[in-house]
Amino acid sequence: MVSLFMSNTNVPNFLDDLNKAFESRVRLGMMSLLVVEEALDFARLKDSLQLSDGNLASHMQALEKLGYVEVRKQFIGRKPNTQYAASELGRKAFAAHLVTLEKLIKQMQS
Amino acid sequence: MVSLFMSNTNVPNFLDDLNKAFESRVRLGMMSLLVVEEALDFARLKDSLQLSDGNLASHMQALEKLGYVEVRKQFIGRKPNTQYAASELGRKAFAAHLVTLEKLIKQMQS
DNA sequence: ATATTAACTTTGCAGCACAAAGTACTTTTT
DNA sequence: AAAAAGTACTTTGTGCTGCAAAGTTAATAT
Repeated sequence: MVSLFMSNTNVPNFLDDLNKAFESRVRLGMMSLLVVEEALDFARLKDSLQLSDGNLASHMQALEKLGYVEVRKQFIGRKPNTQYAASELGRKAFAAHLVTLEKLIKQMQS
Repeated sequence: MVSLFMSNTNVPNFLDDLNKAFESRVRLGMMSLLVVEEALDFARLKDSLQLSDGNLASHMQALEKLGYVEVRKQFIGRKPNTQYAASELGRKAFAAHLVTLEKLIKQMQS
């Protein structure tokens, strides 16, 4: 029989607050770059994160679908160029994720 | 053509230092509990982390195989009881993972 | 006309996560 | 003595994820 009123453990209940979108090393890296850099294009991200074209595209799509990233397509000179930027929602979600991680780390240290 | 001598970006090269073993929310939770609590049994972990028997067993096996967790089987009264504890290796690996996360967070804040 | 660049999409596969059911052994209940 | 329940798994099956490699589209340069 378990208590109905409180958890029987005082431990990491904020694990649930970690954002599944940022569990992937790749998407964590993408957001880390995007929240700092304001905007980055396909080639730069691919190079920075050492990703194949397809892998970059699909992970980025996941972030787009969540509304965490916005895409701008333009031409530079006459070449197509795709820019990715973190949305406000994305910045907030990512910040919240980092806060949760911080809590976890703090709890570990105490 | 890319430089042979240095990365063309000053960004999150320490993403590679994140430990794949702790990317899973479940294993992150397990280690968070085990480094604090010194030893926990099957039932307690299952309850704390809200896992099915099989899920707990298999994630724990993954940590065992890496040498991050040690298992002690005993009887309490006459009932079988399995205790899990973080090994020194596990503690160090987990600490290193948290340090890397901290670096990432710090870099985000600056 | 051919090759290159940019940014994908598609395909295919291997690995992972998870629930549910099955197993072996013991203890408790009836 | 028989049935039910507990402990700690293992097995099975299914669906999702991550990834590389190859194919695609459309423009541009040679």
